[in-house]
Amino acid sequence: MRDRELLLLGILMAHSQHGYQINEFIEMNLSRVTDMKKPTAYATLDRLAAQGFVEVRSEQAGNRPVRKVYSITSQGTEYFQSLLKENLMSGDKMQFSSDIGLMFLDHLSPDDAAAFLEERLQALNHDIARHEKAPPHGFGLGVDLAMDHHLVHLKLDRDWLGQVIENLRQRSTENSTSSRSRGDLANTDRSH
Amino acid sequence: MRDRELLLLGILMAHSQHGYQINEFIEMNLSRVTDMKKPTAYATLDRLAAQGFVEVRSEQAGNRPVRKVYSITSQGTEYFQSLLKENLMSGDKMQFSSDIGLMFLDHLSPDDAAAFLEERLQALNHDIARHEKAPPHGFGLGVDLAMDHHLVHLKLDRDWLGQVIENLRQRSTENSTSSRSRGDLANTDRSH
DNA sequence: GTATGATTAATCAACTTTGATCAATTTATA
DNA sequence: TATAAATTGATCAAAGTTGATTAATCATAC
Repeated sequence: MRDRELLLLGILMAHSQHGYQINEFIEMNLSRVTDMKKPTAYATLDRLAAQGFVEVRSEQAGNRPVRKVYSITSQGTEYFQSLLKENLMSGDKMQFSSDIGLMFLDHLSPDDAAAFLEERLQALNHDIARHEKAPPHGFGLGVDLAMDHHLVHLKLDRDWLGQVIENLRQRSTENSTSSRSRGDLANTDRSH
Repeated sequence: MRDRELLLLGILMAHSQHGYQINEFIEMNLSRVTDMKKPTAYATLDRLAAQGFVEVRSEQAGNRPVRKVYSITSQGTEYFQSLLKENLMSGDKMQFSSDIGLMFLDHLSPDDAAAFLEERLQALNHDIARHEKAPPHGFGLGVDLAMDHHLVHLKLDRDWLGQVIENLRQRSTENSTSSRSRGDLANTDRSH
């Protein structure tokens, strides 16, 4: 919620825009950073307007539906600065929804687990490829930084997943030859 | 929402429990994995009950408020398996709320930016220390895996942040001596 | 013995988020 | 040119989420 506000104010810091424009921009360029949907953006912008952080004026081009053009106010700029500071100072909550699945890995055979994770690894590799192929955005330096941040985490996940799958596979063959040597799955001692 | 269900069903796979117990467990042990709050858990459990995936029976110990004891049904077990598969196959959305802040780094002086991020790095280091000091949970292997997954990402973030701060600091002194040599902040070429 | 605070247990009202939809307009297609 | 399809622009009802609260019990100390 706080982050939604930061994102929208940050976008408006560049220049005033109408709702459709903003949402377009988010969908096209910022899907890696946020999953905010249109109605949420409108709702958040309205809230920001009610608090005096953005101004709205209705505009009509031709006889298309009225567009709402949002501009950041000077109080909004201050608020933006404070949100930005807060965001930079306190890090992510760092929650991976995939950790929920991992927690229950014991309910699966190592074979099945490995197969499912292999699928995910494939998808991850595609995502990394897309990411690396994409040209630098051209919006400031910060955006490039954020993209790099995202990318290094994707790559870590790829490597980590690879190791886990390897271990699962080993575990599976060990199990079938029934030679029980302690091949601990966790604590792969990737001592960083 | 899907993940909430997976989490709750997974917990019930171990054994039947009442609501308070479940929420207690989540707060105490799973804060790294989820931020689901009590009312959401109750709501989700009710939804699962309505769909026949869990059974609820009211229990009264002494004359304390009635407790609702939840058990997973056989259909629930099937559903759990499908959710687990889905979770393992399709990875995270991988969104870092901190990326939103990073995107707007250009609105700050390199000095301020570095100072704010330094603060965050500090917090990160504390978190990593806490994480490493904590004894292995003792719940199955999967839980340890999830914890390790979390940890490696924290460490990556620490290292990455360190580099960014270093670059910002360099940028700042470069700027004050006004010798403009291209010290690109992004693309630090951490070629993995 | 009784005021004080912690624990057990769950719910509600308020807020946030989104899938679905609407309605006009422009572009493509037959 | 008539018609389907895509785009522009935004809203609403429904669903998900949570801070605050209720209410009883147990522990503690005064």
